[in-house]
Amino acid sequence: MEIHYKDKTYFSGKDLALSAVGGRWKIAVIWCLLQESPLRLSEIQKKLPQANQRMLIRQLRELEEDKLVTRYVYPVVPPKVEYELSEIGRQLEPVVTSICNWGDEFSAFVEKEAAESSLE
Amino acid sequence: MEIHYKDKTYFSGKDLALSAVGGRWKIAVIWCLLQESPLRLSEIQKKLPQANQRMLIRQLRELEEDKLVTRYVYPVVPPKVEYELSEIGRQLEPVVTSICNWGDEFSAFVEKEAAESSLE
DNA sequence: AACAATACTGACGTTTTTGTCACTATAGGT
DNA sequence: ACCTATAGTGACAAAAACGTCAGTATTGTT
Repeated sequence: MEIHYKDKTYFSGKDLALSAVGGRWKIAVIWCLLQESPLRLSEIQKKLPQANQRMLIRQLRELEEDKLVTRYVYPVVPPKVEYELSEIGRQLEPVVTSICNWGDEFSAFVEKEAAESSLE
Repeated sequence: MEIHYKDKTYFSGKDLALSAVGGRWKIAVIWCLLQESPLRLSEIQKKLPQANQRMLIRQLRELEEDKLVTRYVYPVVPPKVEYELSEIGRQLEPVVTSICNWGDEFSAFVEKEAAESSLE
């Protein structure tokens, strides 16, 4: 079952999923929005200080284009824009959770390895 | 809790996880090895025909370096090398499964969108 | 002596992704 | 008239990722 999306061809849901979610800050942004929503850009920046603003905006634009995130613009000054996960975006919760859980396991594993190798 | 691994600093297990699993073919390779194991390079190639050999080897090397995959070399001619998920590698099963599940949802969503927009 | 099969490596170029910097728009407050 | 805050954009540079191609090693078979 071939999937055609944005001029590309994917051969499985998994491939498509990875293309939608595989940007440097996308999982992090989704993680933020799963914890608290809606969020303004400036709030996301505070939660992800290692990411620069330009990148966050790019990732948010792509998530919006893929309809994982909805963008609400309030016509006020100074500008106010809020971001929220869509229905399909919210369904990423098990993905994010399982990554976090595994990451903690792997982190412990890595630290154990480091401790062991320093003994040698 | 900062994690130091391979000259980089990670600020959460999630970040570390993404660095270990975030290559073009890594999830695909892990998916193959979850389905059937051990596998030879040539078998992985058959399962992932869109990936070129060089890339598969690179991804396998990185997975091996991170100890998610174990490599077994048999001293025969022609060469025989088998790849298998390690303990920590096998624990990625929930990650891969949730990505596949979400991907199928998202794929259906995308197709529905495409069908609707063609009506307009 | 050439060929086959498998699992590679090295060099290189291209493409994609990421990061940096300077710049814009807006309306109210001073 | 200028400053403020927020949420951007455009142009470009740098780095990382990816892909292609040709070549290596091994030993048994033809």
